[in-house]
Amino acid sequence: MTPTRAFFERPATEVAPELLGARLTHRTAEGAVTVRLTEVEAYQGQGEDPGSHAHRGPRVRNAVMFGPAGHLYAYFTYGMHTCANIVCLPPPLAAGVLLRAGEVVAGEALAQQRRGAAVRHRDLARGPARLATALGIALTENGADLLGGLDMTDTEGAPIDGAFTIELPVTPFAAATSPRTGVSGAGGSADFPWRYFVVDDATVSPYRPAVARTRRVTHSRG
DNA sequence: CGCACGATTTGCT
DNA sequence: GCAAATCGTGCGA
Repeated sequence: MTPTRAFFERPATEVAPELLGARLTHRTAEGAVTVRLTEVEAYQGQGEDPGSHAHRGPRVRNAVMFGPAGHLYAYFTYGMHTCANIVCLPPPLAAGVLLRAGEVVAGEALAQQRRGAAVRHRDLARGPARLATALGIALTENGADLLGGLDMTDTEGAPIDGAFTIELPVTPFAAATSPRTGVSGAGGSADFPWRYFVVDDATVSPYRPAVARTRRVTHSRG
C-alpha cells in the first residue's frame, strides 16, 4: 500500500523498520528504477542523537530534515557521494531514515547503466551511495516530495523529472538491528542500535564498524 | 581564515 | 587489508 504523510510523521526509529521490504521508485527522463529496501538506518533529532546531521540544529545542509515528513533529504559526502534519506516527524522536529541498501527489482537495465556494466546484480544498490546512484537521485532533488506520485506532468503533458513513489510491503518483515554503520563517536555505539536490515538478504551491505581515521601528519616546523 | 574529517566506494596488494 | 579520491561543512583561532 502507499503510505500516507502521517506514516512518516513519527519517530525515525518507528518508521525505519517498517520501510524494510518497501518498493521505492524514482522516475527521471531516462526511465524508472525500483528498489526493494533491505537496509535502513534511523537518525533522530536535535540534541538527542549525536550521530544525526540534525543533532547540532538547523544548518543549510540539513534544512530539509526540519521540514515536512515524507520528503527526500539528499546530502553530499566524502567529496563524491550522494546519500538519500526520508524525512520523518513534522516541523519543527527533525529526523530521517537513511536508505542504506536494496535490491533493484525494476528498471535493471537503467540501474546497470548508471552503476557500470561490470557491477553484479546484488551490488547495484548495496550501500547508501550505490543505492542513490542506481535510483538516479541527484542533489538537485534534495527536498523533493516522495509522496507526489509518478503521474505529475508539466504544462506540455511531459513527465516531471524526479518523481517518486513508495509502496509498503503487505506483510511486514522481521527486522534485525545493529549499531549504525560508519557512524563514529558515541552515535555509532551500541547505545544507538538503529540500523535495521532484512536477515539473510544478499543485498544488505556488509557491516563495517566506523573506524577513527588515521590522523594526518601535520607539518612540524623544524 | 584554516584545517580536519565525514551516515563511502573502489581498486590495488 | 588499506589508502586514495575529493569537497562541503563545522568548528576552533
